[in-house]
Order: sequence, then structure tokens, then C-alpha cells
Amino acid sequence: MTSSGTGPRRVTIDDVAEAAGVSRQTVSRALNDKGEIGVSTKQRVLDAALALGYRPSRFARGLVRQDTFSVGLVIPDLLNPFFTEVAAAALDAARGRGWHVVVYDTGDRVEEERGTLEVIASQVDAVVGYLSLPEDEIARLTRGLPVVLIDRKHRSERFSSILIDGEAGVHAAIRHLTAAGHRHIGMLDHAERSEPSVRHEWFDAAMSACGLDSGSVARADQSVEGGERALQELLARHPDLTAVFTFNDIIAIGALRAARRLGRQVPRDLALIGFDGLRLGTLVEPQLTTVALDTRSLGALAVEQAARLLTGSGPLHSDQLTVGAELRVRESA
Amino acid sequence: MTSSGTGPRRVTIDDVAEAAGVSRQTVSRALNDKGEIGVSTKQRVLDAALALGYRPSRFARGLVRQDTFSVGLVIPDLLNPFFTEVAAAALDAARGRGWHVVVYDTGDRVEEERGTLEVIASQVDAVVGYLSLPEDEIARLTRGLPVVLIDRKHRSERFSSILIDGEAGVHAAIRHLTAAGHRHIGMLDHAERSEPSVRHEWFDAAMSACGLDSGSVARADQSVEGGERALQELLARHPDLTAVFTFNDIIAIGALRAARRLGRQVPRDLALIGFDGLRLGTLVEPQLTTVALDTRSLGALAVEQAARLLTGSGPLHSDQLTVGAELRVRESA
DNA sequence: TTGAAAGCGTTACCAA
DNA sequence: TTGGTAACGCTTTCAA
Repeated sequence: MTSSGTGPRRVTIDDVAEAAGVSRQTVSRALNDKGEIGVSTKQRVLDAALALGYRPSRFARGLVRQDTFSVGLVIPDLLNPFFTEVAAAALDAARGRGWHVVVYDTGDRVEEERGTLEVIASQVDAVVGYLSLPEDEIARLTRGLPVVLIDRKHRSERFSSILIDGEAGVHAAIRHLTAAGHRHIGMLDHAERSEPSVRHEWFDAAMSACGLDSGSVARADQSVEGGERALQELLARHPDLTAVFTFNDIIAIGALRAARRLGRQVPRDLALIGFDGLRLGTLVEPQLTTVALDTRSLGALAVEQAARLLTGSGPLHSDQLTVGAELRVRESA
Repeated sequence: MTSSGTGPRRVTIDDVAEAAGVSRQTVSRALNDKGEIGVSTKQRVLDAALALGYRPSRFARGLVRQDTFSVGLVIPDLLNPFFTEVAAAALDAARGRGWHVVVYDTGDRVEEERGTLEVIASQVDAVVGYLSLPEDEIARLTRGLPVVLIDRKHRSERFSSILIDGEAGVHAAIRHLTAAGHRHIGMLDHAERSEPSVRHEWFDAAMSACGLDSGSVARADQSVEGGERALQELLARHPDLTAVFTFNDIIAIGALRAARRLGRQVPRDLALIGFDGLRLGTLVEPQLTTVALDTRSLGALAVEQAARLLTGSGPLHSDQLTVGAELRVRESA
């Protein structure tokens, strides 16, 4: 009997040293391409390391030369193109700083988010992303880590937020519709939370600014199918609508499909304007008119702010942490 | 003069211990919610930690309790929906094992890939993904780390591969086309490497199996625009084509667009079959017929194999590392 | 060119 | 309930 349950012991630098008949600093030198080492010695060490299957411990290494940082990026659903764009931007910004990004997809489930935060604290130097837990719980789970919330306001000092200001963009969208003669404009809001979304508020404000009654609203799940169902429902209740603004592009694309199925030609019979400005919107037919967000800035700012929070180099202030949105007229309205 | 260039020293557990007037193990207990500690002591420690802004070193912690693993996932372009799906699957598989995934987007540039691998070795326990560097260079850069290549064969013992077998799927696609009466079938191959792709070989084999001359081929960049241009070029050279098989869905979607612009109605005037089976293919009009890959398995298998390689628990063997593909008939053919 | 010793910041194992 | 001491595996500094 030789096995004892603890599994094979890790191969350490000392094992390599012993095998090569040198000291461990010599091994370190050989492996890290420092000079000050004889060619044959180096080769012998390298061979020994290979033979033993030695892999340096990243923890031990990180402990002694404290020069690497990593952010935990928490997203609800990487397959949602919007989050993909934000994530890609965050990766890019992090690469620019030499930071590493550990990505967690919570699948839009709160328990997963909780589990992620629980485990994240010991893996990263800062947390960035879309979080839905209450602030005090986030604070508790993340211990002392800096946290940057995207598209969500914070109260606690410990947190920072990257906010979206779509007010001007949505106003432009509604003006665009009214200029085209639309008077009956509806909205497809999201269905996740109980209160109406901020985008809904912008919509209402824009409507009244244009002298229109607050439009009719249906709630849609954040998916193409959700948009499909919701438009169908909205039009059933309000057949007189000639234009619809949606919470986001995904929902708008669903609406596009539903409109086609219902025999409503877009934009002739029904004008559609989305929100987000996804690339995806240019791939559908007709191409989606949308209130476009700078998703790149969203992800990049989040990482940037995390970096500043961590290094103590003057964090950005609220007005620099807001991303605007502008109407991008394509074909659907 | 008080500043000396080295920046503020890190707050350690000893600082907290001193501030709270306890030993460092007591601090450790308080912070990790172990029992065996007085309530008031615990509170005092927690307060001190908060006041000092103490954050435990993840390296020191990882060093002592060696129970966390992470994979580096290297992809060429997260914004490409295909890679997004693979990445999402990898994240999911990793979560199941309690692994962390550090994601790197190389932007399809070799220097970035090189830079990534260079830095990755000290951050992760295994590397998984799409790599384009020569094997020996990968081996050198990744030191002793296990490496799992996706969609690429390996020679070295150090590596493992997740392979795609699309042969049967492509055969089915061509049979589907011939059954519909198509005789002049072309292909849009990718333009990246110099040799024809493996998918091209499957195409040729399928064509001759159906008794057809090896079709006409154009090369397309891996983008919607690339597909657009390539189809235009292909049809200019071979106006008699009635069907086209493409290297992947992205290119097919570009082809779809080009066909529309050229006044060729799909599938009536031109049948189109893609490869990959992206969700995106269901959002376009007409919905894309495609040879669908199980992208989830791709990502999941890669992580699974990395885990096995690392823990030494019998790595999967080649036949279990192959992902099949099947024809998914939708509307474009 | 090589080696010995001293950390890096934490948790685990005992003893008090 | 608390504290002392010994790891954890590596790199750095200083001597040889």
C-alpha cells in the first residue's frame, strides 16, 4: 500500500534543485532567464524541471513580487451581446494596464451572484460589473475590495458607479418619431424589476416634452422571444400604435420579428427604435434604429475606475463616470 | 521629506493585529468567520481592519491553502459570436468545478497572443483556447503548464486538443442541396491561412461523394463584410451557382446580405448553408440553415480536459475529445 | 558563477 | 478563547 489519500505532493523548486544537484536560487535563475548562470548548469536545471514536470506556484511567486493585479468581472449573461460588448471593452482596458480579468457569468441568478462574490474576494483585487444584490450584502461579501457598479447607483462610500445617461438620446428618438408624424408611440419596458426602468422615465419625459400623452407600455423579458411576445401583446391592446420604443436592442429585434409575423411592415406600418446600439442591430433586416450607448466606454471606465480606486490615484468623479447615448438612425424608424 | 518613492506599504494582517491589540491568528479567525473567538474581540478586530482598509493578500492565502485553480482562456475575438459561445460554455464548465477563468482576447494578433502567453504562466494553472503560434513557441512560453488547443491538432505530448469533426455534417448539407436539385454548388472558404481549410476538404469530399465536380471557391475574411464581398466576387466569376456553402455562419450572414443586394432571393434564387450553428443565425431573415456545432461542448470539453491534465485524473482520449456537427435545416436552404 | 539566509502575508497546528 | 511557531514556495540580497 503506497497511496495515502493526500494525492501526489506538489513538485517544488527544491525538488528540481535536488534533482539537478544545485541550490534553489540557481533553479530560479535558470527558469527566469536571469543571467549569472553557467550554460551547462542552466541546461541541467531545465532538463530536471521538465523531467519532474515542475510548475512554479503562482501564489508563491505573486507573494514575493507583488506586481500583478486582477479584476473580477461579474456579468449576468455573457451570451447577451450587450454584455459581451461591455466585457470585451473591459478586457481591452485591462490589457492596456497589464491587468488580468477573471470573468464570472452569473446566469442572471442571484444565488450564483452571491456564490461568485463569496469566492471572488480571495481571487481578485477589485470587482467590477453588474450586481443585483443589496449593497450591504455586496459589501459584506467583498470584504475590503473596491467595487465598481455598472448602470447602478451606489450609496456606500466603498462603491463607485458607472452610470448611463440616455435622456438626451431618448428625447432625440422621440423627436425623430414625432417629426415623422407619429403620435401614438408605445414602449416595451423590461420586466425584471417591479418598478418602471429609468429608460421608461426618460421615455415619459420625452413624450411629454413633445406634448404627447404618456404612451402605452408592455413589459418584456430580456430576450428576443420576450420582445416578440411583448409586442404582440402591446399591439393587441393598442392597435393604433404606429411606433414603439424598446428597453433595449434585443427586445427590439424580437419586436421586429413579431411585426413581420403580424404583417406589419417596418418602418412603414410600424416604426421601431431600440436602445444600446448593438452591432447586432446592423445585421437584421431592416437595420435597427437605436439610441446607441458607448458600450466600450462602459467597460473601459469601469476598469479604469477600479484601477484608480486600488492605486489610490485620484478616482474619477461622477461626471466623468457617466456614459451618454445618442440616436443612431438606421432603417427601422 | 517623507515620501520615498516606494508608495504606501501594504496593510498586512500584522498591522491589524497590532491595532486591535491581538495576535495575527486572532485576526485571521475573525476575518474568516471561524469560531473560537470572543464576540467583542471579533468586533474589535473587524473594526480595526475596516479602519485600516485591510485587504488580505490573495497570494499569501492561496499559498497556504492550495485549493483554488484557474484556467487562462485565450480567444482571438470575444465579439465574434462563435467565440462568445465557446467562452460562455467554458465559464460554465469552470464554475461547475469551482475553477476561475481568466479571459484574454488577443484581437487576432500574434504579438498579443505572444504577450498573453508570456504573462499567463504566472497567473493560471492551465491554458485553454485558440492559439495560432507554433507549438514549440507555445511550449516555451507556457513553461510547464498544461495546454488544451481548440480546433487544432497537436504534436507535442504536453498538449491536448479538442477537435471538430464536421465531415458527416457537411456531407448531410451537400446531400440536402443535391436533393433539392442543386448541381452548381460553390463555397466561401476563409482567407486567413494559406492552405485550404479542413472544412474545405470536407466540402470537396462531400461534393465528389455526391458525384459533383469540386465546386468553385472564393475566400472570405472572417466577418460579415468579408462574406458580403466574397459572395459578390464568387457570383461574378460563377453566375451559374445556385447554392453556396460557407466556412462559417458569420460569413454566411454576409453572403445573405450580399445576395439581397444583388437581387438574388434566398433560398429561391440562391441556397445558403453556413457552419457553426450560431444563435445569431436564427435572428436573420431568412433564418440560416447551417451545419451546427455543439459549441457548448467545445468550451466545456476544453476546461474538462485541462482539469484532468492538471489533477492527473486520466485525461480524456482523442475520440472523447471530438465534437461532431449536424445539419440544421432552417430557411436559407 | 553559485549558495545561504531572509523575507513575502497568510493559515494550520499545537500549547497555553 | 488566545497566542507562538511552523509551514506554504518562491525571489532577493548578500557572501562566498
